[in-house]
Amino acid sequence: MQAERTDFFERVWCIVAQIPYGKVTTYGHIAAALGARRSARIVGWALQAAPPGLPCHRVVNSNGWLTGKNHFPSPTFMEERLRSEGVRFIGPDRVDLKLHLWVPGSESEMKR
DNA sequence: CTGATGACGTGTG
DNA sequence: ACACACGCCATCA
Repeated sequence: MQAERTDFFERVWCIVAQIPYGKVTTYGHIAAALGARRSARIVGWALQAAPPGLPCHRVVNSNGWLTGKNHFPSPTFMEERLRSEGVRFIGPDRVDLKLHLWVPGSESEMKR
């Protein structure tokens, strides 16, 4: 069944859905949380197929740049949304990761 | 099945 | 430190 693809995507959605308010995370950290640090790009695919309601605007690249804003209904929606959450911007499309970087697994106990 | 693409990351020159 | 290139995994044509 084609639901198989949702399996991997669902992992990403689950992580993104766990991002707390006013926080952001990076593709690499999500991929690392999934155990596929090299699949950071696949994380972006999951967001592309991500259903509405998912805070995908809280996901940025390691540089803190809103690389995916181009894929939003409005290129400014992402920036406005993050600012609305109190996220500090250090550039036109760059968020302060050191102030809002959230790591997946912090909330989840995970194995180990 | 093969080729090309992609909302990234890391390494090397 | 900066610029360029490759790799990685999954999806689409």
